[in-house]
Amino acid sequence: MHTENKFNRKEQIIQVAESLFKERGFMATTMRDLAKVLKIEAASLYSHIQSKDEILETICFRLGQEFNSAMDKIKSSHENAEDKLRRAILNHIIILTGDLNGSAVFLKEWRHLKREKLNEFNIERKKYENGFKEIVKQGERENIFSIVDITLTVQTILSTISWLVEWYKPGGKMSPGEIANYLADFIISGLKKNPAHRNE
Amino acid sequence: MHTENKFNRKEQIIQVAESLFKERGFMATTMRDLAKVLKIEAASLYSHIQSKDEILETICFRLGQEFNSAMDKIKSSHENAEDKLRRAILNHIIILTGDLNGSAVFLKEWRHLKREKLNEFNIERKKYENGFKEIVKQGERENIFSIVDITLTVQTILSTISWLVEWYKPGGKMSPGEIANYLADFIISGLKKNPAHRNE
DNA sequence: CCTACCGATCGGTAGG
DNA sequence: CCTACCGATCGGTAGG
Repeated sequence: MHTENKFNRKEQIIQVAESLFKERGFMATTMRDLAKVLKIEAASLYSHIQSKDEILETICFRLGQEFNSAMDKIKSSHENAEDKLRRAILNHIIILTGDLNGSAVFLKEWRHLKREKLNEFNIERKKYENGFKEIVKQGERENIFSIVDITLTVQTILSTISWLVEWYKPGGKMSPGEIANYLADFIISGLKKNPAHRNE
Repeated sequence: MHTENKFNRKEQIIQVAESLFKERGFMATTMRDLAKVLKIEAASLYSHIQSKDEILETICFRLGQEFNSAMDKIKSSHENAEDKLRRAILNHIIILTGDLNGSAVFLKEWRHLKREKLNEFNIERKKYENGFKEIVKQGERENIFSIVDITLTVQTILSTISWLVEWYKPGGKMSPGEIANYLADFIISGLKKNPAHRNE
């Protein structure tokens, strides 16, 4: 109980930072902005965190791990490509809608990481993207997906499922699960071999 | 010929700004960064431009007009929804790949516009989005598209065709036209009524 | 287009 | 967690 205050305070700072970094961007958010929301002085923030950069790193790597650990479970499964892709999309949407602010920072503000951390982060990103790449390749081997260009395909999938972070508001007509299903249908219909076009 | 220098200089500044704003973001780019690339002093920039904000405004509204004037032509045509959508996607990809830096600023940095300009800009953005919305609605009336949620659908289309600005590099295997065709097929297959699922 | 400069604000520290 | 403060850097101006 007695260490809880300090722990919560750091977490609180990160939560507020996620929100402001999403809203205005990392560079446009000052430590004084953060402090104002938390109703303390800017200097007091440094009792709980080391630097502005540290906050960004915490957010980016935390979300990176969330996305990647969900992908790891899919990798080790033995489903077919369509089921894997469906599950990967669902995981992505659930994590994203479950932490909209953090996800927005993960997706948009990572480029402001300092060089060393940026390199580390890019490895995590690539790892996640490769998860999708492997699923798509598996679908090609299983002869259920028709792929023209693997990079274009994977990047298109990622755009489709990521950029709702820009406009999604909780409490709408569709639940995250429903959105995920819609997007999975949308994407899979675009990847499948189309008998009408290919006559087979 | 004698006014050309000044004209070109301003345009040069905007070009460099587009490139740096894309690479680092508007807030992380300083006037001294711009000046360095142009091999002049920061103060000298102000002989050609009024402010940093003015540069951002010029870029955002220029691209906004490009996107919207292409959409206007489609609006006034009498094609069916599928042809219109295909053409809208092609226009979008052509403009985007034709000015990658400007498009990136248009898509990612507009939120740093000052309030009044931001309001103006959001009207242009909404107008462009509504262009896609009307096409999708037309497709519903023509009974060729099956739409669950119009906002989700339109935003998904826009994500799919916009975020290649993040990774597209000219000179790759696929030409902009080929990419546009691929994405149009991808999107339209996701919107079409699927006889396999709906039995009609 | 440059030199010289300015007021404001930034991330962060010292010391309590 | 606060007061007091600092060096650096920002967008921008004056005057040539």
